[in-house]
Amino acid sequence: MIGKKVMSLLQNATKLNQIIQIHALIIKTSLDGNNFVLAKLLRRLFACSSANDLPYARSVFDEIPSPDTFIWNTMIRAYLNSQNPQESMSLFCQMRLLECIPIDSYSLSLVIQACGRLKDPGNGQKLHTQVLKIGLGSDLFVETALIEMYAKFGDIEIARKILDEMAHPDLVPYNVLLAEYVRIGEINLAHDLFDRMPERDLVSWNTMIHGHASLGDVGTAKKLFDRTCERDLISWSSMIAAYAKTRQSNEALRLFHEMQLANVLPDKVTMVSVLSACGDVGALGMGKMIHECIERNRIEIDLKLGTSLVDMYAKCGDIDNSLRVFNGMNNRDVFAWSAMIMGLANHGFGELALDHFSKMISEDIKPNDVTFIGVLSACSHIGLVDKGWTYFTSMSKVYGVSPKIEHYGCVVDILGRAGRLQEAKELIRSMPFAPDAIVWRALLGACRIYKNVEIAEEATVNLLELEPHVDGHYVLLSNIYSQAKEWDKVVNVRRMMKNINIQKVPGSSSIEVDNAVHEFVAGDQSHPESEKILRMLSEITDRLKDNGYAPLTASVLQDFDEKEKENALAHHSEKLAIAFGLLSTAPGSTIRIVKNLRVCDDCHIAIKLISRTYKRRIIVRDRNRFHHFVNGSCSCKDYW
DNA sequence: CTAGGGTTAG
Repeated sequence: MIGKKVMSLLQNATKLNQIIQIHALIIKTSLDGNNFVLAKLLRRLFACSSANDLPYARSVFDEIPSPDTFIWNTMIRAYLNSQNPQESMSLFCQMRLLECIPIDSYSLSLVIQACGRLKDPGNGQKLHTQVLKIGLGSDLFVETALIEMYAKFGDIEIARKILDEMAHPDLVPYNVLLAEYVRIGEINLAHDLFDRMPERDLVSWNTMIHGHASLGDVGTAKKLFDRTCERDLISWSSMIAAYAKTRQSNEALRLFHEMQLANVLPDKVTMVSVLSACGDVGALGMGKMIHECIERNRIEIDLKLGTSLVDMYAKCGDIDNSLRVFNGMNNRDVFAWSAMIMGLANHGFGELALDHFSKMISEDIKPNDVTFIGVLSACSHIGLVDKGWTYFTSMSKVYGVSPKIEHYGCVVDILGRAGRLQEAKELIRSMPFAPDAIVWRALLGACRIYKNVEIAEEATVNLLELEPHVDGHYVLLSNIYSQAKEWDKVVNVRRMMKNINIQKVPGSSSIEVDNAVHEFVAGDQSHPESEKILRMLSEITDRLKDNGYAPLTASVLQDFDEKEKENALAHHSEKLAIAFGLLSTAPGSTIRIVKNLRVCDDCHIAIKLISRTYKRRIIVRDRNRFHHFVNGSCSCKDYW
């Protein structure tokens, strides 16, 4: 009787702690000798728990006096499902040594899968032979596992042959092969198989959606998504991930909204993509809502979710919460550390970023190429030239990470920003990569800081050869000329731009107020409160002028008279956004702005003064870093 | 048994 009651309790258990209680009951009532009950317990345990609870499951397993084949298989499968094929394999070997436990076809299918994932063709082929010898060659599970295994070995033709020769394949082996084609990027083979499958289920459709998306073909993915009549959580997540990965972040957020309207509940995988979209557009309010939702639903913050929270907060300008999430994570891998280091570097907290790097090394996490981009950026943003060099040379020597052009780019930037333009130029010439536009642009940027017209011209020639139509390059060069008061050359640059018809990307800044994003472009009058904003702006300008502000009209490229230049500067998008922010947020609260381009010199000066005059912390994310304006100065120490 | 997720130079 008590056995029946326990079984029904197990049936209805959905939470780990319920299972733990039932386990205690099983022990108390001496049901722990009953393999049938224990198998049920384990199965429910895996159904309601995550990989983190695996050690508990294992302890239950270890205490079962004489587990049968079914229980062994359940445990082996649990490790396989939590990406630990090594442990599956080792359990299988233990099971085989206990000769009293019969190994069935399911056990074999599991260990075959494990071989595939461990890329162990030696054992894999032995198992295949053994399976054929004992007449299990046409078992559905075994064949399906063999398909996956050979595909993972790279022998996808063998996998295909097994599928083609199967007597009664169900959908699963088709879906497995489909997913393997997608994994290796063979979308055409996947499509052929998809078209000639006897039938298709949601798994097949979702695999195809992901397959196209993973090759960057979001359009085809969306077409398939629209044709899928019964969309589930995974269809939505795949599509949202596709938009997030291609940085069509607003579209990703729109689709997430649509998903909620369709009453499909998101899970942590969906959240990761949504958070990455939030980080991209700087939607802190939305990102916070997602974080609250995660906490409210007690969704486990695993490595990937944790990393995406760290990254989202950092990219949205909230480095405090970024650190808080990072410190709260119970383990951190190279992705998490790199995201944190990069976030700190971008906020100008270079020393803290480097402290984190040391801590990461002391915790035996191996850095990768991305980590070093963070480390070198940290050095660059705070002007640590020698340290930067040391890190750069240690990359390959100490950590075995070979530098890519990105790393050379960082070092060019480090040298350039420190005024060592000649060395930066020589490094570009001597590096083992063909210089790209980014390194020339870094050099050009350094020339602006150090007013070096000669090297600027050299950099520009190379830069325009690679990217002749980027307006920013001309603007930068023109600014360098106007600083040097070479007005003829300024006129010349302007003429060049006109001649080859350069399209100027309009500067735009956005600010989130009450979870709504307000976007402004330069000279924008389209905001419903535009009149108020412009009035505020002229009040701000007047107050700043009283405090010694003089508009830097020399940096205006257009052929305007002085008054018009001043006007153009005054209506830069970040100033509009800040004026709106001052009007519509509580006094003393932080104003966060996200800008698509770099802040101009004039705005940088003006914002510093605004932060003092209006007693506001203003955090601006520009194209490549954050500026924290507090009481008249900026965290970048004017070093940008 | 099969499908979806994280860090990247200026």
